[in-house]
Amino acid sequence: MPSIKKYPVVLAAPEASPSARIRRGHGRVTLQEVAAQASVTSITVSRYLREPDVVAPATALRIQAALSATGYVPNKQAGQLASGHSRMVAAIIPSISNSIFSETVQGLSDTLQASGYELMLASSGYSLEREEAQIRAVLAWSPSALVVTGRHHTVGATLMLLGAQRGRTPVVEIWDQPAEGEGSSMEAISQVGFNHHEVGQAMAEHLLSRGHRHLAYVDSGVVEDFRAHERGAGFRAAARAHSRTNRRDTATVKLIKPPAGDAFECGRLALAQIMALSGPTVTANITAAAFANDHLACGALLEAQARNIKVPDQLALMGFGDFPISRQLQPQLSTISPPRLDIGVQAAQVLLAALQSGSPTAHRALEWQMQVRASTG
Amino acid sequence: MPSIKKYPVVLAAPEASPSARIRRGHGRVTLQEVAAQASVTSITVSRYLREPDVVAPATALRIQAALSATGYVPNKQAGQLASGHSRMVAAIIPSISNSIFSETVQGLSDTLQASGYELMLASSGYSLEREEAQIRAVLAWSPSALVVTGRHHTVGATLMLLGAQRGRTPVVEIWDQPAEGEGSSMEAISQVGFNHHEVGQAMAEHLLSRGHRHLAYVDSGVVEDFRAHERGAGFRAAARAHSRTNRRDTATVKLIKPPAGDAFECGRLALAQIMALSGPTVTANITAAAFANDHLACGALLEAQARNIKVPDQLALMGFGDFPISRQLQPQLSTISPPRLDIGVQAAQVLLAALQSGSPTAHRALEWQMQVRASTG
DNA sequence: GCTGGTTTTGTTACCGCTAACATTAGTCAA
DNA sequence: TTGACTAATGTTAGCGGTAACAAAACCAGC
Repeated sequence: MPSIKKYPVVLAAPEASPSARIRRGHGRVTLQEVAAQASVTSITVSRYLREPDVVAPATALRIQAALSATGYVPNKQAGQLASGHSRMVAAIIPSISNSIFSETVQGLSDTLQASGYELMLASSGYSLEREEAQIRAVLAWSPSALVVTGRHHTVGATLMLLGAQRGRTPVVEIWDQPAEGEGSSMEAISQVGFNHHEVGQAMAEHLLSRGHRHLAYVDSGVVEDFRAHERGAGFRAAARAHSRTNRRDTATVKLIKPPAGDAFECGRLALAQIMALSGPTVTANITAAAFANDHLACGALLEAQARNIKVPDQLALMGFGDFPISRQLQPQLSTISPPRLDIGVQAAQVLLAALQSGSPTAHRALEWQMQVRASTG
Repeated sequence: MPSIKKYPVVLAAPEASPSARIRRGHGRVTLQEVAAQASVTSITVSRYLREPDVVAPATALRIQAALSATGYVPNKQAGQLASGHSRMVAAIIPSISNSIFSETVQGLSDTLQASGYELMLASSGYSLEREEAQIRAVLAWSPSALVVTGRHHTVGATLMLLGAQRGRTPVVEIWDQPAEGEGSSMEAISQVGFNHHEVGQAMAEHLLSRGHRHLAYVDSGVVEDFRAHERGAGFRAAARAHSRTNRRDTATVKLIKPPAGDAFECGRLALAQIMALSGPTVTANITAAAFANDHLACGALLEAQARNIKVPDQLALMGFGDFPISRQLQPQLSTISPPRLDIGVQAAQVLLAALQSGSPTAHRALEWQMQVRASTG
């Protein structure tokens, strides 16, 4: 229960500033005070701050002087209340510490900042329930725009997003893009990302093209990491498609679900599991594995080294994310390079465009690249 | 698992709420409207939202119904304007994408969120100039409290921070703590972090204790990464102290400044540079190196492997940060484990304490640990 | 000097909510 | 029944800005 203690109605303390008249209100310098010092009214100062050119040069000088003399700091809340514009964007991401998103947030933040927008950040911990709560919370701040991660939300969250959009608050979903045809008639929410199903397919196809027929997909340990699951689905789909097309050339996919925890360690475990599946008693040894992210894959790669398993000869490995470490290990890890930073930058651009020119919802399918390196031969 | 199916985007709707009068203002449901529907006045609804217990149970029920019927979303700006409390904390960090800070931000965000505070985030890109601008910008939002990184700021920034503090906006500097005695008479700003000079000393002492006398410190490639520089200073200081104490047992430190760029690559370059400094013509070969962060150190470690340099026998290496990768490589990297997450959590706690009970400035010196692993013998 | 148009500045009325005080209804002992 | 006290709700007056309109001040050309 929130402690809502009764305020002692003291307020005490003259607190006086040098130009010490007693200040009502909450103690900050107001436009009025600046205006008085510049011998104008507050609206003129307000105008000067927003459109310096419309005030007469002489007045501008006096205002400038008054501003710095008083150390005026604008009150955005009051401004937004009066004008209806907050110049603040709220973003909700699954995890701040996950390096895959932090770069996106950096892109968002930098791009928005350059246009004078502040960023309010919340993380949902990969929980859709929490995401809904966060959306509700940040909407109370009347953000100029809203960024959410992925296209999967609770019903309540979806309603809020659509409601926001209708209320002229642009919304963009990042890091995702619907599967072919799924988009349906009217996708009302902008998207900046890519199709993870396709990525999964591409990963499988790459491994198949290298001659592997018995594959594993090591999923993310995070339960609600929908995008990782979707890559897995694409991966399996591609294998099935291969089996269907080439009659007596069957491809199999073993799905491995690591526990939650340190990704490198999970990757090591996954490798152990894969190796346990192989062996003399097994008819079809797994010869290639794809991972939900590079950290898992690197863990597996390192474990393979430790076990003296030759990569890629005995086992080919590939990751997702193209983290810096992946090109440092021996052999270098094949991986998918997603536009981590660019997703943030472009999401910001989509929002800014919508805010400035009311452009409609945008669907930017960003490019990702497959980095074929030594770990897949 | 919550239902997250693709919603048929119908909803369309004539926009009008059932009680469809034309709405003035900025188009959101106001307390007044909720109040009307519950046959009370707005203040009663306002009270219900803040202190549910003071309204009569019967009234509470009507209000509840009206709230959900109208889909009321509070307007925090109006609330803060009237009450003076924003329930929002602003944080300014050097880099969002740097994994060392992202975990801190996660801790901040989670802890604050749990107490109903939102987080406004800005990144300064390791520039004090930009930091000052960011502080100015976020202050316009009247945050309840302010988090900045480090104890070094521009003069203007310092003035603003002290001003904020005087104005009952708690401020905390994270990730830093002044050197012994430097604290001076009146440290007016809370701090949650640790002393980087001491860390540097500890690193040098560890290497010295292992018998190394010719050391290198590989600094951060980032110009204004003061904390890394400070660790370097501590490192040199410890070596000098050793030389001074033990007369004819001189320890030397070579300072290496890598370029900006991918940390692993910089680490590789640094290793190359260290090896170039050694050799038959050189009297004193460097036998141990400390790095400003684990990524640099890992880069060097991998490069050493590639060059067939034995770690730690030919060259001992140690990092800072204790990133997950560091314990995965062979040999495992000795490093300093800083309380990345805890800095965020405790900073939030300090601020919350200050907000709730007006507790004075706090200086929490957090524990860090040295992880002695195979890379230093 | 006057007219009409353009700059420049001011007046007014809120934005949506809450602190402080005011009022009314309700309870209970005498 | 009544007065005194408590519980519940209402009234008022802003918080610090800005949109929209209104009024000066200025300027050229006749």
